[in-house]
Amino acid sequence: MAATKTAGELLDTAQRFVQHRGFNAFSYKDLASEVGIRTASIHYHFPAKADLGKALMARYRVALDTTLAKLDASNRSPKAKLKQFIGFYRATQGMGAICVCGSLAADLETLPEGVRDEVTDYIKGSESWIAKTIKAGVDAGDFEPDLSPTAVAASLLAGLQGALILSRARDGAPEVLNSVEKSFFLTLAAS
Amino acid sequence: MAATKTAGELLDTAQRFVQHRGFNAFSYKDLASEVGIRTASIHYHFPAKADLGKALMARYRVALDTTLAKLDASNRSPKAKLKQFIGFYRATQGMGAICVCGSLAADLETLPEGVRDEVTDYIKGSESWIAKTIKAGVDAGDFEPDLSPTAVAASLLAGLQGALILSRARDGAPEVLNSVEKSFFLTLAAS
DNA sequence: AACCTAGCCTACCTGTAGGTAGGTAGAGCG
DNA sequence: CGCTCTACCTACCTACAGGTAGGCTAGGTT
Repeated sequence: MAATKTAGELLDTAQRFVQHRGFNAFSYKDLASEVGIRTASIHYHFPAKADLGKALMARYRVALDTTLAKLDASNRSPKAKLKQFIGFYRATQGMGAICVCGSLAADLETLPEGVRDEVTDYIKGSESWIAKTIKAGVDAGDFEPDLSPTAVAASLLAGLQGALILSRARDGAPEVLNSVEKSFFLTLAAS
Repeated sequence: MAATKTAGELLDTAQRFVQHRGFNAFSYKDLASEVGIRTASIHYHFPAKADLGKALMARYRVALDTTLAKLDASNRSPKAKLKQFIGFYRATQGMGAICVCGSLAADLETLPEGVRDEVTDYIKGSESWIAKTIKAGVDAGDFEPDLSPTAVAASLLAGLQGALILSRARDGAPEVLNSVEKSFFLTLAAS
């Protein structure tokens, strides 16, 4: 993925910045001083900030696909898979960060063209994986939701993204995320 | 509140910007050209951008309190009140905007000191009103949730904030918010 | 008439944003 | 050995960020 080591470090650092400050609140200068090169050198790897954004989001999306594919490959139950999925968000929260996708979605109107589509794709990808997994649980008789899997999926993702954002503003306590998780599994009914 | 007409217009405009672009993605220049004065004149009303942020958030919080007090004064059922509360978010979504509080919470780490606390207060205020209203519904026998009202409240607020952010990135379709609402009332059980 | 204040202005400052131009040291290859 | 490519550099540019200093004007006060 990351063509070179430096490019990788730049993306790592940029990702951290996005998850903590937002796309518009970090500069090439911030990146440069963190990675240990000059701002001009960043342009060698990412000619414009838009390119950095696109690359970052693309990588993040691939990472999601990989992670979910691995999860699917495991022989866990749908419920266990969903718990693990929520666990990823818990890990993010633990770092006092928010989701890259959530951060960028909040800044959506200010994003360069190409980045927006990546954000949209990421959301759709997440939702459809959740919905698919819920469906599997329904087929297995594990769940009996009163709402369509698609609706429950959308609701979960919104809850997770919102939980990360809100919990950070409330001393970073994990209760919000826990509540979202519990209420999600209750909506699925039948354990 | 707004001492003068211009100050009010500045706050209105700033609020729109925050709800669409985020606190770091609009400048005094943007404000000035929208309101029809010079950037320097804005400093007369709000010496620093931090002051603008504080004033904006303070006003937004007062507006919330007023709105909720009015809602409480009406003789509606807890369920109707909650539906109306969610309706406010739907209205925001209809404008392709996100919640001021959600936007600022996403930019939290970059906010000037005083603004952060206002954001936190806003969240706590919203959550506690929701929880209080749920409790009233429980006492009235309208709801029988399996989770504590506090937990359900946190989950709803997270869902609402997340829904605004995500739905805008998905062509602004209202389904996400609808799903959050439905799943919320299901969690409350017993209609 | 002399003054004060509110509300705006012009003009300017410093710092930083993203980005460009062109150069250079070193690795790898023919 | 000379060439080329990668990955960085210095030096610079324009635009804009938030903010300051000080002046003008209109409407009251006294």
